[in-house]
Amino acid sequence: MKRFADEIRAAIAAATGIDAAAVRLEKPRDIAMGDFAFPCFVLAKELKQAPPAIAADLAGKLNEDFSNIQAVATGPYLNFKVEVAALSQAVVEGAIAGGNQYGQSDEGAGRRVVIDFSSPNIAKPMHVGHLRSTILGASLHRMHALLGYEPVGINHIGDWGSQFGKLVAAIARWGDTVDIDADPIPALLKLYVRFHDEAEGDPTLEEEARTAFRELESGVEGDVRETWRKITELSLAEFNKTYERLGVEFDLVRGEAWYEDKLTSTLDRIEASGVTEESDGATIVDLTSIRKKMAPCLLKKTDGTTLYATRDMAALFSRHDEFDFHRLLWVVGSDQNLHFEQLKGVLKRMELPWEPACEHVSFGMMRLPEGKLSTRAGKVVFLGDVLDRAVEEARRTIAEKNPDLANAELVAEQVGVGAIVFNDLKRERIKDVVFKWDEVLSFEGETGPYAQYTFARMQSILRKAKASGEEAATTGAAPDWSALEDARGVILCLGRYPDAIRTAAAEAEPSHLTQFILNLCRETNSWYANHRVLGEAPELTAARLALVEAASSVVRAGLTMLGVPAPQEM
RNA sequence: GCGCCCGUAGCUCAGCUGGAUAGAGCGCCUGCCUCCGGAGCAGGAGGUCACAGGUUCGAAUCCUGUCGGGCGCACCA
Repeated sequence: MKRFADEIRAAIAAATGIDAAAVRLEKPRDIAMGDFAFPCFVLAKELKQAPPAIAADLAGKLNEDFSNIQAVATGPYLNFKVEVAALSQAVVEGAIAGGNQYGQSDEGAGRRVVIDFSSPNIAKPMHVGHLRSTILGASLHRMHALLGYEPVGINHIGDWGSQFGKLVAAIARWGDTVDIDADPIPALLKLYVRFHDEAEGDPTLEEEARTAFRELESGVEGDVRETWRKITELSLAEFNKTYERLGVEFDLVRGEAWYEDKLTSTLDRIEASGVTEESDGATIVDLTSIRKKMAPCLLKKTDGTTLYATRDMAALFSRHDEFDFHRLLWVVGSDQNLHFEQLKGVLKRMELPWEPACEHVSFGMMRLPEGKLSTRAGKVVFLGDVLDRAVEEARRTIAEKNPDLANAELVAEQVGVGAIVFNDLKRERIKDVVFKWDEVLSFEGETGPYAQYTFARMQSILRKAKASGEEAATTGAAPDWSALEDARGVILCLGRYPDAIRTAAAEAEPSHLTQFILNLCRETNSWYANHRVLGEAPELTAARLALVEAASSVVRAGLTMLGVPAPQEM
């Protein structure tokens, strides 16, 4: 596919004298018009000619040199159509050969991309709001790997802060009223909520919490540190169960606590660059030179202790020093837009050249129809419950539509979890989401199960072909590539997959890929509703089988990038 | 109050970074299984791209303002 585009670009460049890399080819409005379009407006000024005249002129010139591409001028546009056999064979064979690695490239060779994602807080259950960061980050990790980058996925666990003092104090008081070992997270949450309820009427509680956190901060080994460590381990074990269901892995799990002993050197580093100043007794970095009215970055409190921003600066320097990244992606919600703008602002003021490499991959907030999520107030939907209910729904659908399915339980898990993941990666990440059960549990239309179903049906055809010995290799018939004109839409779509991956990774926007998959599924479903694959003339069946193999392979490859499983049957 | 983001069909969203007649899904209406899986396919109704200006050959897309919604705004994380 790319090679045809390159040939067209080169030809236009040669005929007009403009740079081949600057020739932007578009997708024609209607597939009947062609495979690529070149709007001639851009040349009008330079050539002092009307766009339609340029198009007509160029069409004549270019057609003299093309062998299997035809250029047609339609008004101000120059449309190109590749001869069907050449196009089909190149795209279909390329897609099949690529397999799950289709679209891979070496653009990222020798370049490291650090991706900070998921980052749950210890001792609290993961809720639907944690889903977005987790699966956005995981899919960006996979896509960058495909493009040849060396991704480093980091789970920056929230395991530090005064709330752990509260938790330790609560455990000391009421630890024996709950069974922490049996089901740790709900038990810890209960204690945490109780602390807040009772602290209002009991000031000694707050004091106990402060004392506990001071001890924790001091670094001494003792009961407090022991309790904190236990909470962390139990929580991580719980999180890992969820990560496993979602197919998410990290290269490094490193909590905020890890940066505790690097705070002084971090402050020294920033102060040494001369960008800090005193303000009301606190140490800040003024950022009004970065953007008018931007709030300053607060690095040290009046009492000399550090803050969230200080810890994140420490983490940031550590990422840079340790990984020497080409790109750093913070996959964190849009409620922290200012925070990350401030971190970047500090880097800018320090005049560090790698500042532009740091990107806040911001995403919209998850809300409930009745308002903001709040774990403490009980206004929350837990992630585990969402996955469970989706799997339950999948189980029910399977029982109804395919009761004899082998591995029904495994497939139900794949379909249910896949539906949740796909749904969340469907829209542009910046958009806020209102959580609605009937929406996430829907398996029809633009959903994960729709894509999985498309894949399963194509696999079914391939299985039948194998069983009846009609596979191309078995019969020895050479595919008649010229017979795939009626599948041009599918083929063009397949050819655009590498671009979809590249764009999705470059913009840190997996929804581009999700939308691509939906498009491809629509095209293929529409095509094979009207065309038979098996039982046609051998050359025709061979070509259509190859197409089905390519299409199913690309659907699977795309779903794999998103972290959505593709079962053979469902 | 100030800052950042969002506003496209009844609802949920695409729209290739300024190009041709603005597209899907859900819901509603109508067709399609003696034929490779109906979690599907085909068709219909449904639009002042929030509103008003501007930029230019051309604007849903860029700029300004207004309205509506979300988030944030120093010693929490």
